[in-house]
Amino acid sequence: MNSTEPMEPIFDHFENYIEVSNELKSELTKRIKEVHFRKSELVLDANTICTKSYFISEGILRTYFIKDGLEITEYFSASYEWVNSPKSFILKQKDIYYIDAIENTTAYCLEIEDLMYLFDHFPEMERYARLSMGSVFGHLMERITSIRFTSAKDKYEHFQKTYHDIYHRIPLGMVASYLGITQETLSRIRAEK
Amino acid sequence: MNSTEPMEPIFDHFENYIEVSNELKSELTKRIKEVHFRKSELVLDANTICTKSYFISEGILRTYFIKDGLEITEYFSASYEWVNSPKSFILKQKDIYYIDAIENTTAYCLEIEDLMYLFDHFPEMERYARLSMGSVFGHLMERITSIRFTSAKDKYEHFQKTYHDIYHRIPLGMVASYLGITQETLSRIRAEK
DNA sequence: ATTACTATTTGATCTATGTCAAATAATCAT
DNA sequence: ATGATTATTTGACATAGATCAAATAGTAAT
Repeated sequence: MNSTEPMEPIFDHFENYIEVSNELKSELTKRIKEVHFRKSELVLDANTICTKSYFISEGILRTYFIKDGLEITEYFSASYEWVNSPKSFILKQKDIYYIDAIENTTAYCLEIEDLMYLFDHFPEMERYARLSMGSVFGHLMERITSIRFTSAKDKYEHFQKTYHDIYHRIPLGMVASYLGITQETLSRIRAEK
Repeated sequence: MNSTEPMEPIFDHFENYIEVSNELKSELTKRIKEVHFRKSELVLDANTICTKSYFISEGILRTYFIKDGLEITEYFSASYEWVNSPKSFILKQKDIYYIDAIENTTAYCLEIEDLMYLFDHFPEMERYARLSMGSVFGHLMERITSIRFTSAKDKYEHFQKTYHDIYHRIPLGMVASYLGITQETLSRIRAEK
């Protein structure tokens, strides 16, 4: 079996946090399968419990919710990151978040049951989850600071840094709602540079 | 030995996420010790690596950083929560956050080395950490939403909900910097109700 | 108790950003 | 390609909240 090659980016990702044994690799390979989404395709419906986690290899997904009839972007996710609806996924309950594809996207899908199996049989997976959540935690704290005390322009610059590989591929309206400013303001900020 | 009683709130906290064996209880009891801080006392200096995590049993701690010479509150922590400087604690490096006591505070202190020992010998501790971080994660996401799209008044109301047990014990200036609004605005909001 | 210091309130402006509206520009479907 | 949606830009105006300044109120130290 030579099909482990596409799994390399996932293994690399894990190896930022833990050592990945061959046994774990083979379990991961067995349980993770490739999926594709086309641009605009819905990945997760908010009226649904999120039972899958996706590791993106190509493309961009957007997590958003609806407020007063408008789509508000919670965050964007790009290559080599896991995406799911965190509370829904962990607590097996519905949450407000939709996920869709901003571009045609290739990802690796892991079901919650399989993840639970891995947690139960590979304690290092628990450690991986704890450590990787720690780094996400740091990003959230940074983002909170960036939102609280900065002008619309500074927010946009922070966004460009955070998403420097992909920011130019994201429609203006989605960026504006992510930043909590209006499209018009964002458009003017872009224009003046 | 009958001194395990004051540890009960900690055990209860853990039992929200995992089962706590007697063996784990005795290890926790051995490794956690009670500490006290007086009002205004510095708990963590930003020029320092955070090596301790505190579980508060009484009082309020404040995590803040300095921006343009001003103290900006990152968050408040009250009874039955763990406090540390997350990135500093996990990555053993300096970060920007100070922690001090808003009131006289009693807490239980766990050193990072002891925590690491527990992670290594009790896989359920890894699971506890993963799950409890998950719920903190949810709060951060909520807070981000609350900051992005609401008026100063709504922010203050969200703050009151989040900290309903303690919000009235926190000085106005600290609340204002937590919310990212000026003291004057906050004062006016309070007045009009 | 009295003084000094710190925190909060109140008032008068000012400004960044929102809102509403309309004009372009870009993208999509036939 | 052509027309129909949809996204972005531009303009005029409104406003929440910031800033600056000064008056109270509250707290702590002698």
